[in-house]
Formats: sequence, structure tokens, C-alpha cells
Amino acid sequence: MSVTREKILELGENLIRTKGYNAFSYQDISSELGIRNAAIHYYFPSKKNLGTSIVKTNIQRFEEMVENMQSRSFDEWQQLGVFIKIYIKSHREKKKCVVGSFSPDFKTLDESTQKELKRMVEIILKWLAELLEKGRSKGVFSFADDAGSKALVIFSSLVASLQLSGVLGNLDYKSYCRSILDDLKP
Amino acid sequence: MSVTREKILELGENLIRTKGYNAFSYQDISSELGIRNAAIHYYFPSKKNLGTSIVKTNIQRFEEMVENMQSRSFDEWQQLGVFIKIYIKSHREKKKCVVGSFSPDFKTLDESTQKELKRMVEIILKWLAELLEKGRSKGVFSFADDAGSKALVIFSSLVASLQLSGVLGNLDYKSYCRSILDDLKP
DNA sequence: TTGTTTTTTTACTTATTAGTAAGTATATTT
DNA sequence: AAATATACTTACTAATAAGTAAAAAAACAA
Repeated sequence: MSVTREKILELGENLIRTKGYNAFSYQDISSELGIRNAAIHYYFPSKKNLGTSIVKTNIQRFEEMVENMQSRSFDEWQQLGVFIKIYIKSHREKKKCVVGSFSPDFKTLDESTQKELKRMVEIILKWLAELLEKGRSKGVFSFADDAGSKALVIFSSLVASLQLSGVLGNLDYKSYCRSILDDLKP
Repeated sequence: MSVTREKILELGENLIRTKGYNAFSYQDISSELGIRNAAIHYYFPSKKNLGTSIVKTNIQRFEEMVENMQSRSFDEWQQLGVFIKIYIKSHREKKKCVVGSFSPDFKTLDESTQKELKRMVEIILKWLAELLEKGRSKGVFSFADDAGSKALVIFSSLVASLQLSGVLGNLDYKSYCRSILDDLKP
């Protein structure tokens, strides 16, 4: 794949995860990459194409991560740890996660981006719920609700905490994540 | 206060809570209210003034709600119930909460709006943490962490769940809230 | 080298945005 | 009734947005 195309995707993702979908423009990308505005339109005819591609890329990235963990037979705590590290990294880099960046603007997204974003959330929640359920049946996790609800609570917490962290400034994010994990200990 | 001014504030808040701060324009308001664009500038010289006013209004609303609950000596479960009803109502109306609408766009907000939004989050978290702590000392709540962390987890969950609900479409929000509350039962 | 495809720029259009200056109508006060 | 403040409208500016068509440049293949 083209290097320029990949740079656009990477920069676009970073812009969305810092400024938000409706606050970034092709100008932001072109000026940073030292190319002309129309060059971006060559790879992504419209902004919605770029948005959809960024979400698709992230779905793929997530699925590869899960595959990798399963092929290396990570246990439940390890898998949850790897997942939470995504958010710790995002926090360190002062970025929101992809879901937390696109979701608030959902109504303003075009149909295909909406569809992919929904798919992404469903894939993550399904994986997390199954992980929690398996962990509970093994006795390594403990929680009261059904796994689906618990997955939603944990995922919501992670998504919004990155947003709130941007507002509050100083937030002990690691201990916040630890408290989410502690809650699952038997 | 002027009726038009109040209508602008109300419509502005609704637009922000559905489309997001960077996706709504003065046009959206003026066309809906049947007035001219410049009339909005008369009350709110710039968009940032409107943004700041909307956050300030909501801080006041929250503080009045807390005062009211305390003067009527609501117990801890009742207070938490009233708070969560705000989110159930938002979900029913297919809106995000004010914090969840402004926070993702934090970096693109002007200084005064940022300041007020930070103040709002701090006020809510302080109130929630104190409520949780008081409830635990009375033995009506039960949780492991310190009250501040627990308040952040609960608040994050509520904020993000409204965003995710917009993405997923069908979400049993009431039972989701119930699972948050159940988690606090001794 | 010539032809062809890929990549990128130039130069533009159209639409929308926030914002302003100056004027007008409607109340309110003196 | 005259003066004045309030609540707007008209008519505009300047900036930025997404997007397009056509030409130029670069890379590649015959």
C-alpha cells in the first residue's frame, strides 16, 4: 500500500483522536504532510471515506490483537491486561480511543462510518463479554451481573475516562484502571 | 431574562447534546427559531459565549438539584436515584449528557468554556464521591475502592453509555443503570 | 525511448461558517 | 412628545470547508 496513504490514515486517526471528527480538516493533514489538499482526495475522495477507513483499520488491528493473544494462549487476566494497556497508552499520549472519538459525533457521520463504528463496538463488547464469562466460569473473575452488562460497564468506563482525563488534567489513570481490575478479583 | 435568549440557550444545548459542539451552527438555531443569525450574535457575541453559558446554566441546574434534595433530606439511595434519572431521561430523549457532549471536543473549546466544563465535572465528582462515602459509612452502600475512584467509575459509565447507546441503537438502559446500582448494594 | 499508469499539483467552485456594521422597529423612560 | 435603550434585521466580510477537473510530474513497463 502507498506510503502517503498510510501516512494520511495515521495522521487522520491522530487528529480525530485529539480534536474530534468534526474539528479536523484535510488542511490539517496536508499541511502536516507537506502535500496538497487534493492529494488526500486522490486516496480518500471524501472525508467520509477517510473516516470509514480509519474505523476499518482499527477493527482489523483489534482482531489481529485478539488472534495473537489466543494463538499465544494468554489467560483471561493477561488478555484483559493487554486490552487495558491500549487505554493506558492512549492516556499517556493524551488521546481518546477510536470509539470515544467517533461515538459522540455519531449522528453527523455518514451511513458507512456509522455501520463500521457499530460493528467495532459490537466486536469489542462481544469479545469482552466472552472473556469475562469464561474467566468467571474458571473462577478467576468474580462479578454479579450478566457478562454482557459487566462488559458494557467496563468498556464505558474506559472510553469516558479518557475523555474526562482530558478535562480534569491530572488523573491517576493507572490506579483508576487498577480499581477496575480489582473489582473483578474473586 | 429575555425569552429569545432562553430559547437560544435551550436550543443550543439540545443541538450540542445531539450533534456535538463542532457540528452545530448559529444557522441551526436561527432557522429553527425563525430569527436571523445576527440576533443570536446580539445575545451571544461569539459561539464560545454560548458554549460557556450553556455549561454555566447546567452547573447552576445541578447545584439547585443537590440543594433541593438536601433540603428535603433525601437519603443516599434516593439522591443517587435522582442523579441516575437524569441519564435515563437523556437516553429516552436520545441525547447525550452535557459533560459527554463537550468533553470529547475539549481541545477545541476556548479557555472559558474549558474552565467551566472542568468546574462542572469537579462539582459532580465531588458530590458523588461524598455521597458514596457517606452512604458507605452508614452501611447502605458497599464498595471496595476509595470513594473518589468509585465516583469516577460510575460517572464515566453513565457518560459513555449514552454515547454507546447512540451507536448500538437498542440498549436496555434501565437495566444497565440497575446493574450499576446493584453493584453498590451491601 | 516511448507509451502508460500512478501520483500529485494547480487552480478552481460551491457552500458554509463565524462575525460585524449599520440601520430599523418597538418599547420604555423622561 | 421626544429621547433613549432594547431587540432585532439587512447586508455584508473574511475565512475556511469539502470537493473537482485538468494538467504536470514521476514511476514504471514495453
